[in-house]
Amino acid sequence: MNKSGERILSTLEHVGGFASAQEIHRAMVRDGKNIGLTTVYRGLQALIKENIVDILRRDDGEAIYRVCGDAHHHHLVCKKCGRTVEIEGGEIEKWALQEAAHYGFREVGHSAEIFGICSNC
Amino acid sequence: MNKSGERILSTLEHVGGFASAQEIHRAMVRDGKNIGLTTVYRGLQALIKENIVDILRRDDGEAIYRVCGDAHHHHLVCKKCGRTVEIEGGEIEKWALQEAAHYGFREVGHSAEIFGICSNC
DNA sequence: AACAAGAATGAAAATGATTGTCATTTTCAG
DNA sequence: CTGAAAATGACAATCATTTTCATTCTTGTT
Repeated sequence: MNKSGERILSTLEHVGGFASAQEIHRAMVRDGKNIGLTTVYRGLQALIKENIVDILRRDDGEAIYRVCGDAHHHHLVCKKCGRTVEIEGGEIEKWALQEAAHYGFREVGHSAEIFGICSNC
Repeated sequence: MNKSGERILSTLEHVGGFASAQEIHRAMVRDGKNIGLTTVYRGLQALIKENIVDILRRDDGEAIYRVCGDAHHHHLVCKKCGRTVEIEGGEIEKWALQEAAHYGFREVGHSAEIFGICSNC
């Protein structure tokens, strides 16, 4: 990871775990770090490729980014406040492989998320 | 529901259950119905308000609309050619409800897709 | 039929997030 | 130091979606 990547990651960690690219950029400029919006977007793409951050979508379609661990996992996301819980896939992994094999698909991956309204909202 | 609402809904039902606004519009124009993109967007908003259709998000953030009460199912998508197979969720439904309940989430929904490369590719 | 009020329509402009371009700057190995 | 490669950021382009606004349909009333 390069310097701007580190600064983006550090900012992301300090703003409560998730934020949009624009919010991250605003926070960085506010805090005196000088960086362009383009670089923030590129840095985030790189961090995603390295599996250091995760991308999700707000209800309005805006992308939000959050730091995540390495292990493959899924998310339980609150539609109101954005609170996110990492959960295990469990049977999903098996289900994906079985269905894919059944239809002759190779190089299988999957995505699964659960949405709802959390107890605080 | 007004006339354009009915035509939008009918188109949505005929394209496999879900599609983006732009895709719905393209399909309608292709089929000779003449309608403006604006009206498609407005019609979809109205259908959402009436709880007749549901809005979800693609990975790229584009909104996709689905008829509610449509049998809920998932997709197996080829990363190369885009071929899509509709599959049953099976245990996924249970998994989503259980996990959500465990963390106190209400009004639960979920999305799950499997990606791979199909036998033709 | 004639009329008006209001809803529906759609072309075009506006918006806003994201991505592409490209000239400039930084980094770094030799 | 020096040149190649990577990183940067201002700016323009793209694309889905929303807003605006002038025009066209409905529909009820006389």
